[in-house]
Amino acid sequence: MAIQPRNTKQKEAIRSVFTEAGRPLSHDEALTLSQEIVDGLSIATIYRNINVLVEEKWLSPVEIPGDTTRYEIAGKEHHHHFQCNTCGKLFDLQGCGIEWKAKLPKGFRTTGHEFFVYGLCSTCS
Amino acid sequence: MAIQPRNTKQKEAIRSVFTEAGRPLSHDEALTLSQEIVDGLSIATIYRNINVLVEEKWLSPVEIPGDTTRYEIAGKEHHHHFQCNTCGKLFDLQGCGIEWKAKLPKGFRTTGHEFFVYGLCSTCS
DNA sequence: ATCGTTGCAAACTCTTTGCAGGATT
DNA sequence: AATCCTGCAAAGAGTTTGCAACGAT
Repeated sequence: MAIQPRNTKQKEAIRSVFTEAGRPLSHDEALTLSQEIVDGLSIATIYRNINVLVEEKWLSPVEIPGDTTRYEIAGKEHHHHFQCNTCGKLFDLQGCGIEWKAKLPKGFRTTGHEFFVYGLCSTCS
Repeated sequence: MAIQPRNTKQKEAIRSVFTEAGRPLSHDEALTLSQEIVDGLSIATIYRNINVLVEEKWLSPVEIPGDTTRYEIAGKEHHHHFQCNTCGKLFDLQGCGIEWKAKLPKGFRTTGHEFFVYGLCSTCS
């Protein structure tokens, strides 16, 4: 028989911080925000719940260069991200908005692309 | 007094694998290739020498999403990279070749961008 | 009462560092 | 001979896992 998930305050807190953040969060960001709701919530619980939420396709991992993976609510349409050089926070960019014409080496085939913009967010400007 | 660097066969082997690879290498790739030249060369020596070569600006780190940092010989002009979905190897793309027009949120400033193409290399096609 | 979930601590992986022996100058 | 560098093993950081206690059903 399939497991019967239970609603714990920790789980609920974790889902709510992603819903309210409006941007992708790291494990540490999710921990800090969740602990404001449930005191003593542990980092292991963050890792476990994020992994479950990714398997359930409620969250999607956002892998970025040179920094830990962020997670965002799944199901958004194709888009890219902006990272602030100062605070490190990740933000969504609207739409894809990219055209590229790089020459591939012979015999290479393309399946997708990723794009990141760097700069200063409005708070750090 | 500044330290007087010495030429060891390990250092020479590490520099040669980057010179001959023609693409950015991970620590593990550099280890495997270097051990074909100097038997028993240790992973600590790889880490130490890569760090030194980066400080000397002979190598540049190439940070990529969701995978360990690669290193390439420094001084190339602005370019981006292709990663093979199957073997994970990273390859250079010629020129930048990107135009983008994503809308930034209000008050955000841009300082740079990164771009990655994914697909299959000629060996894995 | 059952059994899914949590917090803690131990285990793992990746990277860095201390140290004694070995190699280069 | 002096001292830089290497290999080994231990130490750190980030992530996962085992386990006993807790808590939702």
